[in-house]
Amino acid sequence: MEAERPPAPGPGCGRPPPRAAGRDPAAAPVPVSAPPQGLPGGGGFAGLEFAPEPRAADLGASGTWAGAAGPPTPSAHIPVPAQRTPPGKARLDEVMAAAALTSLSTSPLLLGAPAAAFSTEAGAEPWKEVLVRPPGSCSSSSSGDWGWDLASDQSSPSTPSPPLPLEAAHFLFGEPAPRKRKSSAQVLFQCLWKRCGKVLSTASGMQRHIRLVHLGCGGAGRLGGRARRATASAPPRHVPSRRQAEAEQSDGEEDFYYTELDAGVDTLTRGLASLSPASPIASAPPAFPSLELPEPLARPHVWHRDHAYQGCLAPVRLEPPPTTVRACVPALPTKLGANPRKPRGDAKKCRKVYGMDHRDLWCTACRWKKACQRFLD
DNA sequence: GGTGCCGGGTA
DNA sequence: TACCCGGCACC
Repeated sequence: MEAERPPAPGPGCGRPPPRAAGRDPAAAPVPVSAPPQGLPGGGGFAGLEFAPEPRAADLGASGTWAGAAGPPTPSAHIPVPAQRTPPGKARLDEVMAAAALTSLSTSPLLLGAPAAAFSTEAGAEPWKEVLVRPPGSCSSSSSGDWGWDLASDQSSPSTPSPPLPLEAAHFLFGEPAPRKRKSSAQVLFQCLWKRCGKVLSTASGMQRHIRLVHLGCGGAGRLGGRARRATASAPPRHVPSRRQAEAEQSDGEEDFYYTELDAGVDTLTRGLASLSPASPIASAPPAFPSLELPEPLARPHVWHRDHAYQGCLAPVRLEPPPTTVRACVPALPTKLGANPRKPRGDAKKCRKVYGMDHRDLWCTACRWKKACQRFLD
């Protein structure tokens, strides 16, 4: 959480920049490189320090003059002096502005944009690095929401909410956007693990809970995830979860084992993705009859199952009237929600129509023993 | 027992 | 992702 704060003098990973001043000067006589500057804020990351330097070099090269005489003529160079003097605030403002602009123009790539934008700023390097850096390196201080927020955040389609400037700001300041959930309603997180159902008020807490208690691993969440999957019996059955978890290299896997109970609008809008069929969320709505469900939810019968075999989420679970299901134990919601299976349609299916001998005439779905696509019910 | 298709495995 | 199939619920 705090780790990303740029201003603080050894923020990086709490690693103090012991010889911040001494380290480079010796090696790099070129004052321009301004390594010392970046450092104070950047935290003495040996690795990180590479960033600024090459940059300076680059600049110099391109500028033709700067590079030539490494000596004290950096003044002409805009970026260099800038970071030199105002280590923090002023710089930030600039960065902010720039980033804001870029993010506006390229909103979809929230993460990419700012990163790119900063790349030109030698001074901003340190903390930028920190941001991007995977949890591993700095996880020490992190609680449950370390790096994932950035990396996974942008990768996860879960939040329909567009890249808000606000979020951008978070990002720029190095604050891990608070799980991109600024819902007005009270949010609770319920563990979906079999027979657990524990409810916590914070996502990070829940993640930790899952990691520690269910995935059975302190730091190596991934490992635990895999192992657990192997045991097949333990995890609740959410198709999406499994799939996605796999896709995401199990990073943030815990996400798939808990659900949010805020019953607020954004829970719904959060996208079907997060609406794992098993998720009791589906049953929550009764409390809010007036809720305007997003298209897909509102439509009672447009079943996605037709595409199920194609990898669509096919939250068949949506079909049953939401009112009946109780959000009790997340363990076996599949069973709870009305019939797990939909009634068989009357329509003749490929199999029947064409017969086994003409299997080649069947629709692919039928061939694959999936829900018939050709003769919909 | 035939059928439809879910869930999961394999390439 | 495409394809296949075990197995189960429905008829």
